[in-house]
Amino acid sequence: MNIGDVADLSGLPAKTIRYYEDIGLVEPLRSANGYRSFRQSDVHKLAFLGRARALGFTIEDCRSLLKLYADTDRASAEVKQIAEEHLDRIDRKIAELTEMRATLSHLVDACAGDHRPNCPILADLAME
Amino acid sequence: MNIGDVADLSGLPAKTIRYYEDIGLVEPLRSANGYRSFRQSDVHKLAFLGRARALGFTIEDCRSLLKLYADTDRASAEVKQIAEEHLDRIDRKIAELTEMRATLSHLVDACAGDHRPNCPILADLAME
DNA sequence: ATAAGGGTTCCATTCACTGGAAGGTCAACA
DNA sequence: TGTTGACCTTCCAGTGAATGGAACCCTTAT
Repeated sequence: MNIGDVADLSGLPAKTIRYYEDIGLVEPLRSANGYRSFRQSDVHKLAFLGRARALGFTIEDCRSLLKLYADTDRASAEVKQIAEEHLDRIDRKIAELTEMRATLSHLVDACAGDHRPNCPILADLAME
Repeated sequence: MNIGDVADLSGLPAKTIRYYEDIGLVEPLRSANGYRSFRQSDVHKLAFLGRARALGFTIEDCRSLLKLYADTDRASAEVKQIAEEHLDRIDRKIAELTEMRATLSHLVDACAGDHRPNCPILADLAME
């Protein structure tokens, strides 16, 4: 299969698939004409990557997850640890954003948003 | 004032302050020895930037906010619009993360996390 | 004289792509 | 057979917002 078909099947842009080969996440074969030739297993791997990335795992997480997936002797504890660390990252990020949101929405509510220059948002940023 | 003092006062790393000068957010004077010489107004501006960045505004937002702050004829509506757009970005990001979190936490709960290879997390990623 | 602790510039790296240029390959159609 | 258009290839540069490091200059104290 050529890269365009794989892009359609996996939902990943061709550019991204080439990038994933670059950094060693997939190793498609090559046809005589130099085109990448993807096996069914490559397509499967790329779909796996797409879903892992959609869950926010980093590329390095994905690399580890793929390795664990390929290792039938893995301990599920290893997978779970990666996922739990990622869950923590997400929770911290949500907490950070939620705090920003609270402050910001408070300021937005306080701002008249009309033609006059007086503005509590700027006042807060300037610590006036 | 030298950059180190300003870094201490504003809470921004010296590297970041140099970067902000690079991209035209501040324009400190220079002493005879070539050192940056920060006025009170520069320090104030940098503190403003630090707070705006802490609220998650982009650098370009910060540039606009600084311009509005300097313009005593501004309409508060302009400030409010920037803040509201940012609030939307934050809300979208929180929604995205919350959805990731839900899926991921579901998978983590389903995973035994022991020495056995069976793993619902990998199974889900592989769409098995 | 020299050492410590400032400061300076410039270049490379981060993360995960994405855009674009320049060019090779292939299938279909006139 | 020629050519068009849709593929494919590689390589280089840019994104955002810094951060790390090298190599070097300035100031002050010992």
